[in-house]
Amino acid sequence: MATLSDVAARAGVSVSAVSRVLSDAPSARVSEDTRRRIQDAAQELGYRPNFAARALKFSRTNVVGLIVPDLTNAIFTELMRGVEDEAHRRGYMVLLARAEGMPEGEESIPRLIGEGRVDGVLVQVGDHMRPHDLQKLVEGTLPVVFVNSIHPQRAGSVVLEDEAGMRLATEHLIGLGHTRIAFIGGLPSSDTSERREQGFRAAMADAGHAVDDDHLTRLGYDPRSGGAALARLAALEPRPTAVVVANVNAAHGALLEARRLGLRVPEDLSLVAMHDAWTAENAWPPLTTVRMPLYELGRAAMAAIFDRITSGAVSDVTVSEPAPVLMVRESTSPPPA
Amino acid sequence: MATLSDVAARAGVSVSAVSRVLSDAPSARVSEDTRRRIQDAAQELGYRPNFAARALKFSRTNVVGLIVPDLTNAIFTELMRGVEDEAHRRGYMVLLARAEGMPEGEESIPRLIGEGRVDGVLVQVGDHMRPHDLQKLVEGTLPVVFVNSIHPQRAGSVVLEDEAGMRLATEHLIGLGHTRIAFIGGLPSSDTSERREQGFRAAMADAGHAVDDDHLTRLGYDPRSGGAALARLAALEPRPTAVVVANVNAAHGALLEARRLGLRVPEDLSLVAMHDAWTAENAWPPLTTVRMPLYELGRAAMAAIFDRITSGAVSDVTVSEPAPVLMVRESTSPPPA
DNA sequence: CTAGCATGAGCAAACGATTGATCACGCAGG
DNA sequence: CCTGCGTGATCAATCGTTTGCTCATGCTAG
Repeated sequence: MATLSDVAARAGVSVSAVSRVLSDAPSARVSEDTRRRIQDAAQELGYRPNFAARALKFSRTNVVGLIVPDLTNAIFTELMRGVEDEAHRRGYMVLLARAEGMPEGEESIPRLIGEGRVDGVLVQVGDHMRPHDLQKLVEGTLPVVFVNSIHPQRAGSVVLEDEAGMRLATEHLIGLGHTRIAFIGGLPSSDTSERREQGFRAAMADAGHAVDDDHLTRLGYDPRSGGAALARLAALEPRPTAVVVANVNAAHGALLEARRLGLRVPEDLSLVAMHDAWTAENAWPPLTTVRMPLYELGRAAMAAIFDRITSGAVSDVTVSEPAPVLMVRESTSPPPA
Repeated sequence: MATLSDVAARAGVSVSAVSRVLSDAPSARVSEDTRRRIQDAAQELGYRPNFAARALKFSRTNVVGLIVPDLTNAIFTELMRGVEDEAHRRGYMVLLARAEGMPEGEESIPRLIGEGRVDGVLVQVGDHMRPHDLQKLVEGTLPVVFVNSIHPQRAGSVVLEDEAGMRLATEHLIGLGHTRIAFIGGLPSSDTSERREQGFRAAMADAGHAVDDDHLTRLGYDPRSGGAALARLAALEPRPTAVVVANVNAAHGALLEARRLGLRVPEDLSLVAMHDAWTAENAWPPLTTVRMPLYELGRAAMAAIFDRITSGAVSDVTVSEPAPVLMVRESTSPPPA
């Protein structure tokens, strides 16, 4: 790789002259002739500034870390796309770190944040993220933005309109004539879970339908938990005729469990889920969902961490554009007679 | 962030002593007492070596780039997991770059490889990767390993047993009694496509079944192309009773198209696909697939690029462990009478 | 009594880029 | 003849680590 001094040698000038010309420094008092010789030399050598040297000089890497609980999560890919696009637009690159599946003694997060590899971190908190690592993140001096969860301390956050989304899902079922509607939520510790539950409750209250405590489960967003939640709900007497699932992954588990129990969807049980991953349309039956602006969430997150890095501004953003959209497919229908 | 000189000041010694002690240099002639003072100081300050400084000194970043065509591809996540795990084991981090969707004038790949950000690159060639960028990659001096495609020039590669996998899928259909079996392949330019087609042909030849040219399509691995391919096959007279799909994503598209055409799967048409993404079990009906060792492919790719970086060894590896496994679900059955 | 050596530690250059300070030179004004 | 100044370029320090070399000290052997 060509360095500044290679270019300088070829152009017959000093390193500093080259640096000033190539970075368009206003303090560059350079003759037209010299300027052209430098530019030609740089061109011919294919000069590109060394990343490490710049990072060392400026204490700035133009890289942000993205910490996600689980790569196989379908909603993550949309988020990631948004982050990537916005990062690219701002001259940043994304260093991916997975929080899941790391052996206990491992230290991938300290390595990420402690060695000056990144200028900031985007964190999507998963159910299984170690509080220890989280603590380290928030305590440190590194800019952090939480995606889809609000952290009490001094970190910024970017969230979706969870409540509005769940309200939309619930109103769809109510509109179909359901009254005994159950809810499959995330773990109580997750704060999206709380907001989503509130959306559900609000819609039910507006319609004048009671919400039985038995009808609320809070087992988690993953397929396995969704299955367990559905099993619990299916055992109730009388059985709910519809279920609002707070996450599409959990909905897949619920669907599987329903099939196992011999419940037909949607004839015996309607199912509507939050987040429109592409897996939803390939489900059996295709899932009715509420599409949330995950791509825009990713972009907003990257924009927020950028602001945080460059100006220190801490902000809590709610991404409301585009608004949640109901994607009606085949997992919902009017209740059985 | 604490630096070496912070630690040195606190321990009352020189920077070099600290460096030698903390990096366990054999040339460190240091008294027991000094050693302990240094270690304590480092501990208390939470010292971590600065990434940029090391990278500058060694011309080594311990980061590899991973270039993928499309993040939303379900099989990519398994691959990525493998890459990540192996990278982590070897003290590497992964910088993700998406090749898809970049505006024409953009230069994310040159930025990745030209500025010394990464020690090597893993490339999964997609159908829409710009040959221009590819060329740059191969021409450069940076270690490159191609994943799932063999490049004629001096780059290494890591591939799966595509032929064996397709053979397994085809034999499953043959075992069920099918004889008019069609094939939905990738673009002719992709070299996995060729290997997979050969596996299909070999299995058909072994069983003594003819392969009509009409029964071979090569439209691509994505859902849309899979749908188009199925539409073409469904119009044939007599219609094939089963289809081997060279990629699970294409199979989803084919499934959708079959439904649209009023063909029942598997009653009217059996479908078996390569790659067991988790989307397969959530399809309608759940797809019979051949599970390939994608996670291990990712690990092997990372191992190969590591060897390439550290020893310069160029190797072409075929990942055959674990062997392809047939996952029988509900998209295949004996042919209609 | 001094040369020789082992021990423990610091000095300084290097990696590549940036940038404030400095220098050489030609020329005009006093 | 000397001072002052504008122009065009270079010098040198800096970021944090690493590492070959040097240095000071104390001890032993001749």
